[in-house]
Amino acid sequence: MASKTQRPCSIAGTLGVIGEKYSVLVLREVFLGVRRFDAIARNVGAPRDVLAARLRRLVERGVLERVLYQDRPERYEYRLTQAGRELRPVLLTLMAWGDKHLGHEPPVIFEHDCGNDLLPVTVCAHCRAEVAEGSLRARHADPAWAAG
Amino acid sequence: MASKTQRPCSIAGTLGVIGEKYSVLVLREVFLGVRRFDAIARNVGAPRDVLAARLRRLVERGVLERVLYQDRPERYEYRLTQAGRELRPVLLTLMAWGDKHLGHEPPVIFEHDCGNDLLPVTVCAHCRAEVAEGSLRARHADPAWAAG
DNA sequence: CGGGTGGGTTTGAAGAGCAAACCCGCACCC
DNA sequence: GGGTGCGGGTTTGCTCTTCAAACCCACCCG
Repeated sequence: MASKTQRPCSIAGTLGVIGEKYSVLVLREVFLGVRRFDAIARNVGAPRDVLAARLRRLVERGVLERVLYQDRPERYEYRLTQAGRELRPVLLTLMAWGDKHLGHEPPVIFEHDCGNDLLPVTVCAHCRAEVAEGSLRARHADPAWAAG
Repeated sequence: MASKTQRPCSIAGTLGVIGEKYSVLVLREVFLGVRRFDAIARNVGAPRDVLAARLRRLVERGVLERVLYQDRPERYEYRLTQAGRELRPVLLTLMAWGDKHLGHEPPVIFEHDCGNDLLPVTVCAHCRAEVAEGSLRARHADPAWAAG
């Protein structure tokens, strides 16, 4: 978290929740159904103390929840909240860019219910057109930041 | 970059390019038309040395390019490459999640050419349906990672 | 009893981030 | 020609994170 003045922005806000190193990879695992500490640690390759801190933060911020899955000894697993589930488009767009630009074969492919391999595109909810290059104009709540 | 074994993944790959602190905010500024070092530094609130490192990396990795805009003294500005422009959906989905879940009014609203305020949604390119909850099945190139 | 598993916390060294100061070439102004 | 200011960084010295490895605890298995 930067303490200096910066442009007020929902991108920065979202990154305040999921922007630390490993957080997005943790979410990827939970989306794939991996919910336990050790398995997540193995799959993302994070140091255990850092992973513990990330999980705490993601729970605090309402993206994951800790769910008891056994007593004696008490063991918890991590699940997506509704807000967490709504991060799916973020992961999909990150994956799509990587698949296209990193110069390797996609390590994971998602088949969509429609029968095709998923290729996610981001469209305007109103007109359903893909958001093209010059098609947006920004309106700033605080005009002081309009030009930069 | 973690050096330990981890799931091969395009999300991780993309984060290797834009996942360090401030990188996405730098891209936000360039998308908004802010291209010069000082202005970017002001708007993202990053220390100047860190910003210099981030810009170097983003140029190296082909997301930005340094363009001479005056000689005497030589001055460069930073512009998106084609690969960089294709990160727009990543920024839009991050913004959309923040607008919905951070509990404040959106600081920036984009008007789309269709006349409405942009609400980005991520759909399957083939069937144009929004990617819903149980609608995907993962297929792993390396089956060792299939279950986690 | 000894070993293994799950889910962490502790420790000490190494690395990254930080604010502030500095530098350089130039333009402007008097 | 001397001072001021700007753009675009780099250097400095300190602090905060991250890291790998070790440790801990409760329990189960044989």
